[in-house]
Amino acid sequence: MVTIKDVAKLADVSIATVSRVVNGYAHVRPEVRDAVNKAIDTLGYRRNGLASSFRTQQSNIVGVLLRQQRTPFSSALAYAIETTMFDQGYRVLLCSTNGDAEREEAYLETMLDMRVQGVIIRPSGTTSRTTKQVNLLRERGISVAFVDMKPKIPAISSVVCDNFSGGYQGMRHLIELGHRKIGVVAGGVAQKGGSQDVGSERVRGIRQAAQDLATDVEIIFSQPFETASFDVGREAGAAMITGNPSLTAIFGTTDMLAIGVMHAAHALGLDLPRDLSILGYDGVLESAVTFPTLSTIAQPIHEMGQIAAMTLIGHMREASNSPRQVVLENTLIQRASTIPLEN
Amino acid sequence: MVTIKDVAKLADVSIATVSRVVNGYAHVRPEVRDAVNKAIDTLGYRRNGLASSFRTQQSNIVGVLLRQQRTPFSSALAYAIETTMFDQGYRVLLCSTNGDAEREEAYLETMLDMRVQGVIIRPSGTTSRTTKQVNLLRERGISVAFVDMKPKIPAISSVVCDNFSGGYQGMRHLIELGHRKIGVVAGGVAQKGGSQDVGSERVRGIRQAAQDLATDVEIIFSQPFETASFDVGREAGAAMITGNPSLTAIFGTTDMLAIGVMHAAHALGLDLPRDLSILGYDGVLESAVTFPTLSTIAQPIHEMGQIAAMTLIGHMREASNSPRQVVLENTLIQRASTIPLEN
DNA sequence: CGCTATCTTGTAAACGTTTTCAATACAAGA
DNA sequence: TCTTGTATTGAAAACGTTTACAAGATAGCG
Repeated sequence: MVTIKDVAKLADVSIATVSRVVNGYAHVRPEVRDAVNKAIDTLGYRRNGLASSFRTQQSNIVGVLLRQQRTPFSSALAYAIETTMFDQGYRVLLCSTNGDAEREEAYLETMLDMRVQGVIIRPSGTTSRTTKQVNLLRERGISVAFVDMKPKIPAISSVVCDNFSGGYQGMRHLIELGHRKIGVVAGGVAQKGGSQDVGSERVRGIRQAAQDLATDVEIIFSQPFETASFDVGREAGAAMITGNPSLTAIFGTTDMLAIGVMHAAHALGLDLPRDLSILGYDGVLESAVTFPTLSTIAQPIHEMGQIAAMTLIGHMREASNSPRQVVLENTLIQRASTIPLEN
Repeated sequence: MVTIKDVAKLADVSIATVSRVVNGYAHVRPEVRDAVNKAIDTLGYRRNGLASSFRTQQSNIVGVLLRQQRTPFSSALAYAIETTMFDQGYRVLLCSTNGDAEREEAYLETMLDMRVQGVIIRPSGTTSRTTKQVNLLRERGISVAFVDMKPKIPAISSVVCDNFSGGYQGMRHLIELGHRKIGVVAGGVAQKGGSQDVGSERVRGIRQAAQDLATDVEIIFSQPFETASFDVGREAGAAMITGNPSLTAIFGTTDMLAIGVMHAAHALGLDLPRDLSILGYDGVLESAVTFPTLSTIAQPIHEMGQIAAMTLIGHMREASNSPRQVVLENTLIQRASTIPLEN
C-alpha cells in the first residue's frame, strides 16, 4: 500500500508538503503542487482515511439510530437524512434496532468507538433508555438531535411534526365533509403513558377538533394500539365497522392502519368511498396506491430528515449553537377516499 | 479523554497488558486482569476505535452500494443486509446513489478511504461503470459481492433470484387459470441491451412458458420500461387495457407496476378480479395491501440480503474462498387478484 | 544594501493502539 | 540443585497522518 512517504520520496519533498497538497492548504508553490499531484497519480496514492481520522479524531460519520420498527416512514426518513448528510460531506452509519435493547447497546458502542461526530435518534415511545444513551453520548461531546419526537431534555434539538395540528386538521376535514359519526383507529401510541408520542398527540388533536368545530360529533375510538401495522388496522377496522354500522368515516392515525381499515371495509362488502370515508396519516408511498386512493394527512418526511440533518450539522460544526425545536406542519392531501356525506 | 496509558498507570501495569485485557487475550494473571478491569471501570475508559482501526487497518465496516432507485425492494434488501452484518459484528455504511455517477464516485472514495472490508453492490442495468468500480475495489484487496444481478466478471460472488424461472412460473400460473390472452407490462429492463438484467430475464421466462405450455397463448407486450414505478404501470396499463379489450390477464413484472395496472383497471371501471386477473412480481409489502390483494411472484428478499452478506463475510475472512453464484427460487403467492378464467 | 514581513518548506513530535521481542518468574522434571 | 519449558509481563517500535515550530528563501521597502 502506497503511503504519503512514497509520494514524498518520488516528488522529492517532505511528507508535510504532500499532506498540505492533499488537504488543499495554501502556501505551496504551484510547481511543487503539480509535482506532488503527479507523483500521487503515478503511484495511485490514496490517503489512508483510517490514519487521518485517527490523527484528527474526526470520523466524518454520523450515526442514525432508528429505534422504531422498519416502516415506509422510517426508510423514507433515513433516506432523507442520508442524502442530506452526503451533500454536506458526512457519511451515515445506519442503525436499525427495532427497539432491541441489546442491539441498541452494541450500536451505541460502535458509534462511540468510531467517534461519530453526531447522532440522530428517532426514539420509540419509551424514553428511559433513550435518556441514558443520550447522556452517554453528550458526555463524550457528541452532538445529538431527535427526529419525530420531542426530547424530554430540552437541551436537545429536535424536529417533529405538529401531530396535534395534524389530528385536528384531519378531523376538521371529515367534519367539513359532513361526517358526524366518526371512528378513530389509533396507533403509534406509547403504552407507558408518555403523552408526547405522536399517536397520543394526534388523538389529542382529534378530540380538540371535535370539541371546537361541532357539537354533534360522535367519535368512536379503538383501543390505543402501540403498533400501527396493516394487520392491526384490518382487525380493528373490522371490529369497528361491524360494531358501529352507522359510522360514516374512519380516521386511521397511520396510513398503514387506514389501509388496513380499507381492506376490512372491502371485505365486509362496503362500497368505498360511498359507504365509508377513510382518512390516513403519514403520506407514505402506499397511501397513493390504494383503491380508492387514500386521503391522508401528509408529513413532510423528506423535509424532516433534511432539517434534522442540518440541525445536527450545525451543532457539530459549532458546539455553541443553542438547541432548537423545529415543528413542521402537516398538510391534508385530499384524494379519493374521503367524500362528502350524502344526506 | 482517558487513554490506555491512564488505565495502565492506575492499574500499575504496562499498556501492553491493558491492551491484552481489553482484547481478551490469554496469558494475563487473573489478579492483574481484575485490577485492569477495575481501573477501566473507575476511569470510564473506552478504547479509541479510531486508533485501533488505524493500527490494525481494519474498520469492521462494509459498504452497501444501492444504485437503483429507492424502492420498497431496495430498502427491504438493505435492512436484511444490515441486520445480518450486525449479527456478524460488522457495521454498514449505506450508500444510496440513485444511479448518480458523482455520488457513486464520492461514496466509492469514502469506502476506499475508510478501508471498508467489503462491499455489496446492487448494480443498475448498465454495468460499464460498475466494472471499473469493482476493479478499483478489488485492486485494493476489498471483497466484493453482487446482489440481485449476476456480474459479467465471473470471479465475483453474487446472489440473485432466478428471474427466468419466476417469469416462467407466473406465466404458467396464468395459463393454468385458463388465460390465453395475456398482457405483460415489462419494467426494470436495461435499455443498453444487456440481457442479464432482471426485467429481461423475466420476460424471457414469460416467453418460454408461453411457448412450452400452450399453443394458443397470445401475449401483448408493453414497451420495455426502464423504471418500474406505479405511474408507469398505471399509464402502460391504461393503454394496454383500452387497446386490447379482450385481455383477461395482465402480468406486471414488478409489484409496483402491477399495482399501477390495477389502478388503471379500476379507473376504467373494470371489476377486479372478475374482469381482469393481475399478477405482480417481487412480493413487497405493498402487494399485500392492494384491493384485491395482489398475487405475485415473491422474491426471498430477506434471504437474498442474508446470503449476500454471509457470502461477502466469507470472502473477507478467507480471501481464498472461491466465488460462488447463488441462485434463489421465486415462489408464487396466490392471493385474490388472479382467478380462473370464466368461460 | 539592510531590515522586516511573508511565503514556502522541512523536521519531528505527536495521536492511541497493537504487537514483536526479550526478559523475568515460576514450575516441573531430572 | 540445575535445566528447560512455559506463563506472564514490559519496553519499544511501529501504523500513516497532521501540525507546531523553526528555518530558509524571497520580496518589499526605506
